[in-house]
Amino acid sequence: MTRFRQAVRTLLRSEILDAAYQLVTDEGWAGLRVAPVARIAGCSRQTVYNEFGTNAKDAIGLALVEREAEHFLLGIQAQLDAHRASLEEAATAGVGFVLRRAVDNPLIRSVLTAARGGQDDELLAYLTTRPEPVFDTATTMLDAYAADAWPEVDAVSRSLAVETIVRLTVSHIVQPAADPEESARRIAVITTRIAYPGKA
Amino acid sequence: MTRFRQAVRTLLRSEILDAAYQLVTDEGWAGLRVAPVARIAGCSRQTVYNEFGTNAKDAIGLALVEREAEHFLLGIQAQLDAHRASLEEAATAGVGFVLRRAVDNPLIRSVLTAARGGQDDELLAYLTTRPEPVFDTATTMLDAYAADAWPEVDAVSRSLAVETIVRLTVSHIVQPAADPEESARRIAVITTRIAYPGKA
DNA sequence: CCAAGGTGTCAACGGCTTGAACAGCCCTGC
DNA sequence: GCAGGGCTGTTCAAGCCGTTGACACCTTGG
Repeated sequence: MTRFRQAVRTLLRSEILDAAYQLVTDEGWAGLRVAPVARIAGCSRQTVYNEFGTNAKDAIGLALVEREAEHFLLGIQAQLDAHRASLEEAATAGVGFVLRRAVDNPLIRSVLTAARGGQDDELLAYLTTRPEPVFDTATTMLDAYAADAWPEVDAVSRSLAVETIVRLTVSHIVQPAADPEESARRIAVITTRIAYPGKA
Repeated sequence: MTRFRQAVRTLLRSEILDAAYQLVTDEGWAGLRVAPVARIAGCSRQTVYNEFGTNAKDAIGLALVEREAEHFLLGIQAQLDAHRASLEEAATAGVGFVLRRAVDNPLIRSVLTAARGGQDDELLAYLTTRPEPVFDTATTMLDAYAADAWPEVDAVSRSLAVETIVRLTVSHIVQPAADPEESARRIAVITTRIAYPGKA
């Protein structure tokens, strides 16, 4: 109810996710247990279930991915703000930022390597077969940003461009091409052509 | 009991003290009311009393001063670490750091100006007539540090030097001389002579 | 003199954490 | 094959703690 209570809830979620993040990057998602998460977070096991409900492990995985995505989105916004004048430059900077950070992001590394080795692809699914959480957040933010920064692009073209840049970027995270910078430039060209169809 | 619970208590105290700090620097200690503190801290008035007990206002004032002192002590330690080789240089750096920061520290400024104007010297008393909380913390920390860094100074000389440097520094905070750097050098000389009585 | 506002306290309420216990499941090792 | 152990998901009672509203008391200013 009060702001302090909300702060406590936020703190609790944060502590639990921090603990889960650490355990996932150390030992992989498959080896994650609820009890160690609670121990490292400094609360009881039941508190984790109270906060994340039944199937706490899945909810933690989703929250982990969402938080990481939100983290990326903050960085992307900074990149876009620095290249607001040109859509293509902004796209290059934003995608380049994501691809560069993705290769040394502990969580993504852990998920990718684990999935390549065995069948531990539960978290990877949020980037492949069940990417709605990430896609929705990213497209919503980017669409709002694009509508504000490049109003000359009509709604349909904007929607097409945003969906394309999100899907291509995620694709390159999961299956990286040789050079992140080159990939970013290519994605930016594609996005720009979709946004400005007349500008042959 | 659990680490999370402790974190919640710490957070609560922190929020309350932040709110009080803001109100004191804005409107002075005399105008401080418990209700606004609770409102800004984001909790109920009763919670403030639960946390700080009867005479909550006094307890908050003490906690405010102690936290500020602790903040200074952290900075002092960094200065000492950077000049561990020479007691005089370390003393100059430490005292200089304190005197420089003191003149633009919002809390100290607010307390000093309010006390010079009216009779609102309740907080100032922690630096003048009732300085035990600050003195005790500072002397304890400095004595331990000195025993570790300059073991060649005997216990009696060390105790004398630590007490002197603390008292003189606080005196210069309340009643600043012309130049903080010059004051620091003078205090350092005095302290060094007390610590090494033979080294005429 | 009294109205207003701040203080310190209390009891009831409710949310939330905790610890304990239990059934179901999976895996390991005998 | 099977017994044992570890983990999961769930429930329950107990207790802590913040919140709320009310109250008596004091100080202050019109």
